[in-house]
Amino acid sequence: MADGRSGPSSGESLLFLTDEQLRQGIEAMFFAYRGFTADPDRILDGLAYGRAHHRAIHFINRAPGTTVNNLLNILGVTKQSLNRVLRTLISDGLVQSQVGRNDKRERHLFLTDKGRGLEQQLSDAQRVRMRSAFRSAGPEAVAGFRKVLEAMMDAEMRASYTRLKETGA
Amino acid sequence: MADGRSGPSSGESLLFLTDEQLRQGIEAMFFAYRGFTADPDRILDGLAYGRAHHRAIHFINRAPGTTVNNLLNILGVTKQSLNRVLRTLISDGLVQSQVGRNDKRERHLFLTDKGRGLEQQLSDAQRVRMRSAFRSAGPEAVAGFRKVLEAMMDAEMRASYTRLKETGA
DNA sequence: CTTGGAATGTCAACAACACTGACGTACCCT
DNA sequence: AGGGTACGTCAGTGTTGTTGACATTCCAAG
Repeated sequence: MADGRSGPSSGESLLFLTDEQLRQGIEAMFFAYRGFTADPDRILDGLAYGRAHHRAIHFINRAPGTTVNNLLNILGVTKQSLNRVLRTLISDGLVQSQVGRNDKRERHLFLTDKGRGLEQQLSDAQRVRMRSAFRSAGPEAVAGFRKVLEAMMDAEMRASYTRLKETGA
Repeated sequence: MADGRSGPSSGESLLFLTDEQLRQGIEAMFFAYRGFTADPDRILDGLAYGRAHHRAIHFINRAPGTTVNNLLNILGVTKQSLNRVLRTLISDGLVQSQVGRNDKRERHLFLTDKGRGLEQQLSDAQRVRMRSAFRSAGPEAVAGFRKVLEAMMDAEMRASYTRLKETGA
C-alpha cells in the first residue's frame, strides 16, 4: 500500500496515476490484447498453425532476408522453439531458407508467394480491427496510445521496434 | 491492398490510418505486451506458477466471491483449463472455495491472506512499469491509450471491462 | 596449415497450458 | 419426476515454450 492515493501534492493533479487508474490500464491491456489476437487466431485455427507461426511470418515479411538469429532477438524465444515453427513453414512452402553467401552458417529467410498470401490474409484481418479502433478513437488518442505503449516496452524491444519503424517509413 | 493509402480525400487528413501507421500500431501492441507481462512472469518463474495463475489471482482479488462460471467468462478459457489452475491454487492455500449459500451448486472464490500476499507482489511489479509508462507519457496520452484499447476489445470483453471499472471506481 | 573456440542452426525430449469430448455429482426450478 | 445448470474430473491432443546434445561453419592463434 505504499503509494499515491493521497491528495494532489504537486501542481499537477496526477489523478491518472492512482492505483485505480493503473489497475484499469492493466485490465485494458489484458482485454484489448485478446481482441488484438482474436481475428488472426480464428484464421490460423483452420490451418495447422498457431500464433507463433503468425509472428514469424509477420516479421519475415517485414524484414525479408533476415537471419534466424535476428528473428530470434525480435521474437524473444529460444532458437529451438523458433526452429520448429520455421521447419513446418518451410516444408509447407510458405517460407524459403537460403544459405548465406558471405557466412554460410546463416540462413536468410524469405516468404514465398504462398507465404505472402497468408501474411496478407492475417494482417488484413488484424488491420481491420486496428483501423476501426483508431478511427473511432481519433488521431490524438492514437498518438497517446503509441506513446504509452512505447514507454511500456523493455529497452531492447523498444530498439527493435524503432528500427523496424524507421525501416518501413 | 484495398485501402486508404491514397491522398486525403475528406477534410481530415487521416494520415494516422495508413497501412504503415496500422502496422506500427500492431507491432507496438506486440512489443508492449511483452513488457507488460515480463515483470510478473519473472516472479512467477521461481514459484511453480504461470501466467494463468496470475490472471486467476488478479480477477479473484478484483471481484472477491466471484463464481467459477463468472471467472470463466472473464478469462475466456475452458473450465478444464481454469480448474487445473484453481486446483493448485486452492491446495496451495492461496485461494479459498466456498459453496454458495443461495445456490449450493456455485463455488465462490476468495483469496486467502497468503493469496493476497502474492497478488500484491505481482500487481506491484506490474504497476511499477505501468506507472512509469503513464508518467513519462502524460495524462493526455494515457487517455488516448485507454480510448484505443477500449475500442479494440470484443464487445463482450468491453462489457466485462466496464463492469469491473465501475465496480472499483 | 592446423586446431580450438565461437557462432549458427538442427534434432530430440520434456513441461506448461490451452483445447475437445465424455461423464458424474449436486442442485435448482417447474 | 425430469430437464437444465454449475461444477469437477478423466483422458486425449496440439501448440509453444524449455533444456540438452550435436553438426556445420567461420575465424583467429599458434
